[in-house]
Parts: sequence; C-alpha cells; structure tokens
Amino acid sequence: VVTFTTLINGFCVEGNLVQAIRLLEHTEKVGYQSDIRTFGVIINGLCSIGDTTAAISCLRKLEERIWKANVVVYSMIINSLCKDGLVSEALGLCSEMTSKGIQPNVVTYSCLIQGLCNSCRWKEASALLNEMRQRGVMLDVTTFNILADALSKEGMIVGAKSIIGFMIQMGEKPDVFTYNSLIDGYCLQNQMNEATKVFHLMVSQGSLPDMVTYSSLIHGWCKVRNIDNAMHLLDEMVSKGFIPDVVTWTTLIGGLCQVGRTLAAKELF
RNA sequence: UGAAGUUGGUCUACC
Repeated sequence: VVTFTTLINGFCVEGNLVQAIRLLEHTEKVGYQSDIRTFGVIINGLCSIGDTTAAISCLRKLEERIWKANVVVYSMIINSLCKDGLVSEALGLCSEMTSKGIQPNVVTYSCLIQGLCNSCRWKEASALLNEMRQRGVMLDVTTFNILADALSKEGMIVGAKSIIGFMIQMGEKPDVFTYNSLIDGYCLQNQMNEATKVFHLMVSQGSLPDMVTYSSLIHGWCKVRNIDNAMHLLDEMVSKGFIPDVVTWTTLIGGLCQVGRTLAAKELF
C-alpha cells in the first residue's frame, strides 16, 4: 500500500489525476486495501488541480466506505475552499468535522485564518485565534507567518512587527517567510530603507535571503524608480549563486521600461 | 518507507 500510495502521489503531483485514479483502482483490483492516506493523496491531487467539488465527493465516498476521515483530509479540503474564496463553506466543514469528533488542529486553523484574512473577515479570524487558545492549540511558525503576511499586505506593518515580536516570545524563530512578508510589506508602502533594514536584519539573524527576497526588493526599487539599486541587487543575487527567474526578469524589464530605458530593457531581454 | 497549511512579478478577463 505504501508503494502504491507513493506512486499515486507521483501522478497527483504531476496533475495526472486520470492515471492516479487508474492506479488506485488497479491497487484495489490486485488485492491491496487502500487506506486513508491513499485517499489523502487523491483528495490533495483533486484540490491542487482546482477541483474542490470532486475532492468533496471523494471525501463523502471515503466516509461511506471506510472507517472515518481524519483531520488531514478535512484540512486539505478546508484549505482548498479557502483558496477558492469559499470561506463560509470551509467554516461549515470545520463544524462538521468537529461534530463528528474530529478536532481541528493547527493546520486546519491556519488555513481558515488565512482564508478569513484574505476575505477581510478580521473579527472572525481573531475569534478563531481565541478558540485555538481556549482549546490549547498552539500557534506555530506558519500560523505566525500567515498573520504577519496578512497584516503586511494590509499596510499594518506595526501589527506585523508586533506579531513577530510575539512569535519570538513564544519561542518561534522568524524564518525566511516571515522576513520576506515583512520586506514585501515595506515595499508595498515604498519604504525601501525599512525594507533594506529588514534584509540586513534577516542576514544577521541567520536567515539567508532567497529568490523571493531579492525579487521583492528588486520590485520595490523599481516601483520607486531606483533602477540602479535594483540592478545592484540583481548583481548581488547572481554573485550569491541565484539564477534570476522569469519573475525577476519581468520585474526589472518592466522597471527599466517605466523609466524610459527601453534599450537597457531590451538588453536584459 | 506513503498524504495537508505560510512569502515575490507581469499580463488577461470580470466587477
């Protein structure tokens, strides 16, 4: 079953659900009993190709057929609904699982909180944070990162920073996601000096900047029409061994065009 | 030995 599940997951990762399901049927035909994890990879595959409806019917079949769904499959679907903007449906599924005796965990809550933040349903998001606390579900790095990112995107950098302070108090170390969200938040506000400070801070704290860090900063500098600093960062990332990707290039080419340096843009192209 | 959550650009469509 483990071998088959691994193979089925391979097809799912490729987005080849037809092969994945064919292999699931084959698995059962040759006498192996697929289990909850096997269904998990199929449900996850359906979610990642954007077919949440099919994922839900898969969950229903699973509930009829086998023992019991678990928190992982519910969380996958809850996440997918949130990504589709169907946050109320996701909350409904969360109540449903709870009433079936399946307790939401930190992943479930994190998906819902992110969905609520993305829909600007702040009050409900903070209600869920309270619920987590009451039920003794600890926030982890990802939950903190979701909050810091949501606040940064809303321009509430002060709030994002206090979340980061709180996560440190709680013994979670900010990581490259945390710093990248904060940097992007400053870039959105055109506060490039502050963004640069965070860049230096992350280095001093031992988080290595990655492609996203550089691309965000390059985008920020282009936005304030300081192409020289953007180009400087391009050189720096290349010297650190990063290969700029299509995001980096489109950002820079767009930036050069905006300031009228179309020849230089063409050269980069 | 197998399944779930967090960060960057552009363009297009709709409102």
